[in-house]
Amino acid sequence: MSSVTDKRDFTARATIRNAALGLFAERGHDAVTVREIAAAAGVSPALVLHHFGSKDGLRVAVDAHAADTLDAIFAQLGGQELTEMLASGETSTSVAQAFVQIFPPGSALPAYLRRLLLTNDPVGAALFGRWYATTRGVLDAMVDSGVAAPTEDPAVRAAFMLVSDLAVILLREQISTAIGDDPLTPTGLARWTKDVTAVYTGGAFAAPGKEPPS
Amino acid sequence: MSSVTDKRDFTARATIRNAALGLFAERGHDAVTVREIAAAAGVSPALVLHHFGSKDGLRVAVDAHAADTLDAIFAQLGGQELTEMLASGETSTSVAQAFVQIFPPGSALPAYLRRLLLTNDPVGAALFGRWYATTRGVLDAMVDSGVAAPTEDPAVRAAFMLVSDLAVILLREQISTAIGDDPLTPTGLARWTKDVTAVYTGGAFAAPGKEPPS
DNA sequence: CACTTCATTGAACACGTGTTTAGTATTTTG
DNA sequence: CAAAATACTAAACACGTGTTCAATGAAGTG
Repeated sequence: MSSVTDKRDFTARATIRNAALGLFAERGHDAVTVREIAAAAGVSPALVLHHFGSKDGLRVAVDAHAADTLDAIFAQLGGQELTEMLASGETSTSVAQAFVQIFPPGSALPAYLRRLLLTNDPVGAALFGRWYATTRGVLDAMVDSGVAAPTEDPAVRAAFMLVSDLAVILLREQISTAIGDDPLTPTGLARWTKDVTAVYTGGAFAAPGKEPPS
Repeated sequence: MSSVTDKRDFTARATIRNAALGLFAERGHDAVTVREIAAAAGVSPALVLHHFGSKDGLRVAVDAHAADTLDAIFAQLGGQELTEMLASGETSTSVAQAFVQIFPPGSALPAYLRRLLLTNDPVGAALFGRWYATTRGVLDAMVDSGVAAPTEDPAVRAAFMLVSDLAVILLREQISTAIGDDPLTPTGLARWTKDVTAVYTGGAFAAPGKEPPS
């Protein structure tokens, strides 16, 4: 259908865009020069500007491409698999899980998502807005079908769930060193999901009235 | 203004450091020029280099100062109030709550913390490491005293709790627009804590084969 | 073929950057 | 007070940056 994840695009334009995606994700937009992007793509610096107008134009193109790809991933959670999830009672659908299943291990998209959300640029805000709406809808449906417990403040609950999920991607490196496993690998995610699911289903604190720790 | 957040330091050095902290937090290190920092501090650009040697030296100084201030805040959660928390069962201890209680509304430190954690900065990594160790210790103590339920994988549980807490700061703006309240204000945090506490104590999803809690 | 369009490049330009330098006020100190 | 050290500044420098420009080759088009 959509060639969002299509890696078979070998045009110079796509090569430059992918090179920029990797460098931007790794070091940030400002720390990467046009000459570096051109070298990584194997072209001349002038060609980068020829295809994208300016460095900021390239940034916009990379943003759009990344947002499309990321949206395509998230759509699998909110749309297609929602009915299956509700039917089977499987509640372990997460953005992190989609990342692990779909992306190759060395993909730069998790890091780029981090940059999108770190900088307050409108692309990241729009991305989050769409994902939040989807999360909210899924949770409402789960409450209606009795899979999830109702809550007085569904807006907060949906935001909390989405945010806790995204944090796995945002703090991937820190989590890796803390627990000794990369949560964006199958083994690491399995460890992570197991315990998090336990909290989501049964809570973590025994006696009611106690509060969450640091 | 606590001891670490002492604003009574009116030396040019501190003024420059604070100006740099605000600008770095808002726009990132690379996007801020020495001339802008000097203008914000009301001094000449050369004085910035005179006091800190280089722009990177200034960055190191700002990092150290921010890390000290943030550590002082976190220390209040893990150290001093741990016994009180276990004894009284009261306190809702979270990093976000400490921020709201201690910092003035316009403080740049939340945004700077976000930059520290999301840019693979070694200072941010060290900060996270210390906070993780503290969180782990608190949770272990809570399990020992029966306040928290035991878990097979305490490393993951501690990481999940810390990360979910930090996510409030990392995604502050996105959460604000999603739920219509800034979670780093007293009112917004109250909403947030109420629902999150419900999840932590009773869970949010029905376990397979069980009925959702009411 | 002639002609246009597009992809691509090396070289240069204009500008902003961090930094240096030399010098002046201001404070400290013996 | 004299001298040394420090706080501070204006101006300039060296360099890397994004960008432009003219030119060359390739590919389609009538």
